[in-house]
Amino acid sequence: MHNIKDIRSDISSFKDGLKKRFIDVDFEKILLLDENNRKFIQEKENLEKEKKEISKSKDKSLFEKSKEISKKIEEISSSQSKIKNELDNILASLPNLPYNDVPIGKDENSNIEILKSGKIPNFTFKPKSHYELGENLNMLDFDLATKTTGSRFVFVKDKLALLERAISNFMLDTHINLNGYKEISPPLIATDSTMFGTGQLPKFDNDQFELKLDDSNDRKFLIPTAEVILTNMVKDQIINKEILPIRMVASTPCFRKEAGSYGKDTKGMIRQHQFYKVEMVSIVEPNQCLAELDRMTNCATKILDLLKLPYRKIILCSGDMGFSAEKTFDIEVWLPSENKYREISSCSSCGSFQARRMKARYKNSKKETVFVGTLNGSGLAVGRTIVAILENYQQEDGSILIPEALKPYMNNIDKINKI
RNA sequence: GGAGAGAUGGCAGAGUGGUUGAAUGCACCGGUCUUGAAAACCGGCAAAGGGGCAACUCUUUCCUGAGUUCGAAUCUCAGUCUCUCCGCCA
Repeated sequence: MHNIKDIRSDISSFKDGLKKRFIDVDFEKILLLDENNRKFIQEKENLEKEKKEISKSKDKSLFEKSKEISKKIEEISSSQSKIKNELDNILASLPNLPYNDVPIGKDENSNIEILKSGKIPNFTFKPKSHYELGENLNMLDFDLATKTTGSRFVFVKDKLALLERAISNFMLDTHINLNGYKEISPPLIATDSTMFGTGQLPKFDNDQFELKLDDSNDRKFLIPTAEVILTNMVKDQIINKEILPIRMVASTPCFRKEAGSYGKDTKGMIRQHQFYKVEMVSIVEPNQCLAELDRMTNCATKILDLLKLPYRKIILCSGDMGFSAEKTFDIEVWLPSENKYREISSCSSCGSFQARRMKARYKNSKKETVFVGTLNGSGLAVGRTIVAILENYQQEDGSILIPEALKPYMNNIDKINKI
């Protein structure tokens, strides 16, 4: 969420920034609402002051007048809050501004590759897709999931279930022991205000699984990513500078409706309603955001290095970035069956954008209370890592070699064979 | 699910209708003292929003939302959350 004061004082950079995202914003309207809002506030405050003085004086002859003032205040207040609401609604739906080194472009075609790493495997046979491999092993069952649950779910069985667990533990251990993240096992359900904090609401209501509850005024949602719940751990707080940076990691299931992606990746486990993801979140001083983004991205690629999976790193262009991000690196892993790279991690700096929504602040060295910076990144998506391992480590007979780094987590087996 | 207690500033904790934005303690910051530090002493220290070039000033805020009153942290109602006891169950 942007600060209306900042918009007021530097409207051109907001115009430019949002233009880069190809979003049409009625700034005239924003300024008008802001102006009226402030006008009403002033009127209201004058009356409040008058009223306060009467009540202090305890002069009974003025009590009637005070009642009248109260009525007026009420009228002005309701006009003011209407306008404030309208203004807030507009502001809440504006995405973050792209950082100045983010390439300009409308969609993924303008993303820029930054580096390539790892060796693309050379198969002497036609590599199979992960779902063919998994089904042939009898360890992935999509049809069964459709029967019990619906489309875009899967049963993972036997050694592949073990692989899923192994990947998750391996990634967690690496981030905890090597990369300095603290492990968290968070709730998988978040309230609407939590979802607002990280930017899922109000705009992306449709992408979320909402729980149906008959009591409680809060709306509750299954988390679409651990980012939501981890980042909100600092919500409504003024935290100590000394505890920054905070680095947290969690492995959680994620739930997404994937509305609007009908027909996309309908086969296999690339795009599921439920998947495991290891998520990193950093809370930092805002001027550290970009350095932390590089650090976090390196933590993610480290996993792929250790798993010896070929990947590339790209920077997302302005139009392809998520709502809250000011700068995003995607990491894409090589998938032999598709003969291309597919996203396996996305690391974003959100600057103070989420912090403002969450009211997450700290005292800086000048003793000012300012908003923190927040970052999040996958490290990595577990489901897609299974896909990548199946496809890159497949053998001609349909068996799967286990990457060296995972063996300790897989009871030291070398290979997954059909049973 | 039944019964009770509670929610106040970074933390702890007073305050039950009238200059209370809120005692006190801790933490934190500045100063005196000291070779330096500690201790002691003195002073400062909430947030959000509005106005002002600024010094500064005004308004709001004691879980949330309604209500009573000229006036609410304090009274009433509803809600949320926390704690204790009992019951039930992973």
